[in-house]
Amino acid sequence: MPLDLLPVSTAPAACCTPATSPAITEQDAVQLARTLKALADPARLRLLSLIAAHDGAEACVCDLIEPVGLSQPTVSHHLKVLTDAGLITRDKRGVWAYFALVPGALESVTTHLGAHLTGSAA
Amino acid sequence: MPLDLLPVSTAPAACCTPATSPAITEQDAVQLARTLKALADPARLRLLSLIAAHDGAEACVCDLIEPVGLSQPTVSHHLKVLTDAGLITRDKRGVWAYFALVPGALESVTTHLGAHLTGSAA
DNA sequence: AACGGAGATTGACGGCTGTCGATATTGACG
DNA sequence: CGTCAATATCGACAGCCGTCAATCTCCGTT
Repeated sequence: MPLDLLPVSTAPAACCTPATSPAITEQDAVQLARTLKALADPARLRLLSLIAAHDGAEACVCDLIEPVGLSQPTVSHHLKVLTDAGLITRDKRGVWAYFALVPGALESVTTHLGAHLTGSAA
Repeated sequence: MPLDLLPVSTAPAACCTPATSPAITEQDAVQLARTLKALADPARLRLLSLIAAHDGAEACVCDLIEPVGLSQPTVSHHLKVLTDAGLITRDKRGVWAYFALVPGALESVTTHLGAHLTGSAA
């Protein structure tokens, strides 16, 4: 078959150009998604915001239950999710449990987001 | 009861101090969580990253199916979620559908995150 | 007009998630 | 040591989510 009779010219210009720069790895995507899942809930965002709004970025559970308007077990559950995600820390002093923001945790998330998801290739 | 005999010293110092600065509103939390939910999935993060890795931050669906390793309907579903969240746009040219990053959409997310969730109060 | 391919939609299903009430645990106090 | 208050844990339930196979729609080609 002659080369100049290949059906290349009739094909409407291949759409598939693999990529110009490497994408995020499967592993990194899973890890980043894990943290984002912890953030992707209105109640948890409010909890984080409430903690951040307190002196020293630290708050006791009893400060949080009433503003978010959820039951105590539910608030405790959300705080555990945030703690497991490494976004806040738990410090039990006597009867009360104090939760504080982990410095830089949120910046780390936004940094990773920007590192992989900006349209750097013009 | 004399003031100096108040049970202040024995009580472990009230834990409940409401807040020093306002927290995120319920409405803003719901909206931000909506966008974060769209981001909080490994497959969607990879799709966004793949689109960003292409020339012009634009990619055809056929460029995306094989790298993410999911079925075509599933990829189509994820792209719809990202589109509905305002993170990418769809542009059908002929038979192919091209998806492109919405400029500034991701920055908006990180900005809102930082605005409400940084421990500004020392 | 019929064919073929790209991609969207539908329907179904298993698993995860947010929520609560009830209960267990833990530390302070009398 | 018994009681009380603050949190955590458990069990259950409804609803959402990610995934796929099957099907539909639309457009370009023959």
